[in-house]
Amino acid sequence: MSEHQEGAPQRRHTWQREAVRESLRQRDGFVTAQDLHRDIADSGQRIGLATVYRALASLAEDGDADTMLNTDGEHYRFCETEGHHHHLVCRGCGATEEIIDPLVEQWTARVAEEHGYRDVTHTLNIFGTCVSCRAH
Amino acid sequence: MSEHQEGAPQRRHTWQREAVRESLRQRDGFVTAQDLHRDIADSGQRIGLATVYRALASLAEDGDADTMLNTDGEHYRFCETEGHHHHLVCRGCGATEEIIDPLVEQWTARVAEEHGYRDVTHTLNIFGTCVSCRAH
DNA sequence: ATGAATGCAAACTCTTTGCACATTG
DNA sequence: CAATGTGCAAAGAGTTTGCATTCAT
Repeated sequence: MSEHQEGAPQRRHTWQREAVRESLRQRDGFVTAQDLHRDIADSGQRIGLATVYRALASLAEDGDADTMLNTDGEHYRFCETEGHHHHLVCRGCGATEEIIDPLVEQWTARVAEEHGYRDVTHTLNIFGTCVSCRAH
Repeated sequence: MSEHQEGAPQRRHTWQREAVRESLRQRDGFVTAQDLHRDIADSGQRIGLATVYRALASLAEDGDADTMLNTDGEHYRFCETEGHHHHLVCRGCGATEEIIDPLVEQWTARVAEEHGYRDVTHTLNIFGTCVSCRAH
């Protein structure tokens, strides 16, 4: 049941990790490590790019960030929701809605079972254009 | 309605393209350009890696191959089904079932609409362990 | 003090591209 | 023969890693 700390290594508290967590939180949608690195640099703090990568990886590992793989790299988003969920992402502004719905879960489980598959997981992302992006 | 040839450039017929198409067809699941390049080389034909990348890209563009983005690169699979569909992939052997089901389509459309999103698309992949892989 | 985190640069992996040459239609 | 495809090697892009140094505990 507990998906969080398995062998959860105790993270040390550094201003770098905090800066990454904060700048991630302040961004609405999915962003890359490089995006955040720029954000943090722009805010006047000097931080290594590798550190941002490492911080994001640990956030994701701890369940504090969602990830989405894209052609141009891994994208992260501050995690609002605990547990399994999906995203509805605006192609225009990148805004993101977290979707929780037992229907898909049941559906994927059923489909997999019908084919004799076990230990089923899935990835799902929905993309569209949000209301305000259509206003333009 | 026609998703195939938009401005479909007429492809020239070369043995390289044919080799890529064939080796892709002979593979059950999703494979990378490098995988195919090795397959083709192993079969005794000499072909440039870049050519394999280009051939796969055009196959996907023409709707003759499905693609799946993964941490270790883009994966391709020979396309059996026309039109929109999803995949149930075995984590063990890589075997793939093509899934067509209006339910998910309706579901994603509904979810997106409820949030005011338009021009909706989605990506979905299901992973599990198939029967024969569980036998071991 | 002690070991984990940082920063930097080098290394890596996957993919794309420029360009001379070969091939197709 | 005109134009597209190929091959190679170099360049790109994103991410990871080795290692000396800094810093949290």
